[in-house]
Amino acid sequence: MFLHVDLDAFYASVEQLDNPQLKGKPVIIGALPGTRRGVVSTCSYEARQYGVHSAMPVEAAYRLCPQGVFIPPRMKRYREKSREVMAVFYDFSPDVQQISIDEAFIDITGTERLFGPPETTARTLKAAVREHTGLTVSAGLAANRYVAKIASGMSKPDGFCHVPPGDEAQFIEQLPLEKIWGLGDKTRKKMHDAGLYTVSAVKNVSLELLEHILGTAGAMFVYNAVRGIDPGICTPVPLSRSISTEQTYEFSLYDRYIIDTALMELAGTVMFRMLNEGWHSRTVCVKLRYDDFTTHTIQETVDIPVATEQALFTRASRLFDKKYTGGGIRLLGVGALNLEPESTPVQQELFDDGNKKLQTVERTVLQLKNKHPDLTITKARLLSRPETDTE
DNA sequence: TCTGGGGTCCTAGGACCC
DNA sequence: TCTGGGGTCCTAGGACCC
Repeated sequence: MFLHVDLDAFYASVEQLDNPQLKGKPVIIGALPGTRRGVVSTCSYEARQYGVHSAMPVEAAYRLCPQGVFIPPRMKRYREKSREVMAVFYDFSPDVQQISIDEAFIDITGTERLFGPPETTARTLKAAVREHTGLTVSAGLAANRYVAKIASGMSKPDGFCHVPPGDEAQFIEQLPLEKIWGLGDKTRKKMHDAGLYTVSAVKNVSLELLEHILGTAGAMFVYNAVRGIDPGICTPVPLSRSISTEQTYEFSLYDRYIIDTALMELAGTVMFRMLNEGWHSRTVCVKLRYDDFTTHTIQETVDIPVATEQALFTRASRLFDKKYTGGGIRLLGVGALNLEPESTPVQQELFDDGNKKLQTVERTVLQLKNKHPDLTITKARLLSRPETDTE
């Protein structure tokens, strides 16, 4: 049996917990009103009553709910709180699979002797989370992860939904297509275009026809999902890893020097994480989004992993040049793909052209940053930009 | 409502090799 | 000569999720 547990309006709830005056008020986490190009990250249930929701531009949220309390995210605090919650989960099972900052799957198979029947375990766990962290969760209980995941979303907030073994198909059948996890706007539109509007309609269609509409992988996914069979969306071990960062600018970028400065900053962020987490990468990626929202990416794989911030920046800048066709840029991103553990043996450069020295400098700075988190060490060129705390 | 940021996975095509 | 099939790696874009 699997539990899927999901924290209710997580960021907003943490703010209300840390500042009890916010309890019962519409709390909106995201960019502050007046910020161009900012969106809502999470909002409290009080704010949802005004029609505010995640991913909505903050300006729209402000129009709907001007009395709302707008708060920029404090990711460090949320991560801390997330760890507390996960620790409670581990009290119930060694098999906890965290899938985002605010949700996890917990395999509670064979824990009856300790905690009683699964339903009782679920309720005990909900109470334990509340007692130890002050937060409420919604839980879904089912014989597979996929159904548990959908079940947890059924009775938010502070909800619990149990789908007994054998009832999976029946449970899924009565849901609107919007509730099918993994089936987004674009795919739903394709289904509609094919005349399919309900789960049972989709079930009546052959796998071959689905393949025609969605392609092989998509068809297989939907075919299983609508039958309550786990389509295997949550692979326990991810096949690849990447680290990336991106930034939407309030005012679009045109100037080449400013663009390079921005790329340098992004490269710094990515390299900092890569070194800290002990990864290597041979593939660098640059993302650019123009004013008209068209988005392009360009990536390049090399034989020798990128070892320094400087090298990452140089590659990023070159890739940018290759792709850029002129015009205003609202977003820039830099990423490292196909990450491998640092210990993976790699082809070494035959001659040291100053890289070693640079690497030493950068690693020293990294150690300083880690030792003194409050200390800001940065390139002079990046000085004018304020520090931000975003995910 | 002019649309964030960090991720993963899939697809289709191309290069290259045997 | 106008051409097979399998396999791997890489690339760009797109869909989706929280």
